[in-house]
Amino acid sequence: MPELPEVEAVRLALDPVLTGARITRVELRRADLRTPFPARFRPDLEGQVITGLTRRAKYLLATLGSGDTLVMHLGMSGSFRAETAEEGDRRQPGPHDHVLLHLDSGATVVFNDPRRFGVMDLLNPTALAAHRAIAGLGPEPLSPAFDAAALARACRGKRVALKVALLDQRIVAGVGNIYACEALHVAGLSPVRRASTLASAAGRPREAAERLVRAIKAVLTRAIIRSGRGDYRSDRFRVYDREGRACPRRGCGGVIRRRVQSGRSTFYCPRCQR
DNA sequence: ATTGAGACCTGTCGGC
DNA sequence: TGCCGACAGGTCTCAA
Repeated sequence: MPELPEVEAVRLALDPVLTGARITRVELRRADLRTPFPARFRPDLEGQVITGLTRRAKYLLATLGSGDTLVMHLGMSGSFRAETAEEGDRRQPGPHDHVLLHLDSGATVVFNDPRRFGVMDLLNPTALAAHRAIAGLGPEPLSPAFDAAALARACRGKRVALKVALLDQRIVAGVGNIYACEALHVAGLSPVRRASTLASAAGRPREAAERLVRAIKAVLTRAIIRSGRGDYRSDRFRVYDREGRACPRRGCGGVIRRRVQSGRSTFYCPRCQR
């Protein structure tokens, strides 16, 4: 479930539980997720006060009194839940409850991840700054820094398909497979056109870049609002997972198609996305 | 330097 | 009912 909007919803839900709390005990119910937990993970986490919870792209970052940062990524199937002390006493950890953070408030925050593509790591400021994936992230799509000029610049000369470029976290950070499809449909742009077509030869943004930036911001903003409300109706998408259905654009009359681009499903309307 | 393919895991769903 | 393949919202690594 987790692209930027879902991760932001998780952050909003966890922030009141985590920020200001002290971690009294850490339970690791296995030795690794996508990567092994570092040896210092548990000892250096226990006793720390969480001073804030922020999000960068699809990463959740909990800052600690020690100066370290607890880096969390949900991968494909990760989720968090917060339990009160009473709930925690009653309930046995489930099969994929891998990490339990017990807090001095009595609450417990549980990380569950069946596929274990998620990540939890503890980094000092130097290691955080040097983190390959995080340091290389492109602009936050909802920030003013992400505009048509920035997108066109990042796509300049890129021969990859536009949809594939949107999934490249160095170009724009936090967009995933669903919202890449959705934004391209809103913008009326074909997922298979070359990313470079967003920029003129001089690298200036074309009108398509303006439309795409507006579409990305609109799609993500709406999704954050919906995620916050816990709105997961199956018809919440315009094209994603809707192969064979009618294109929702008024007057289009096209049919949604599915194709595979670099191993991921793309859903789009061949009629109104050019 | 880019780019595609495969790998990492488990669960679910549809078809036979 | 049961088995089997295809597929899933993400990244990483490796070879061309």
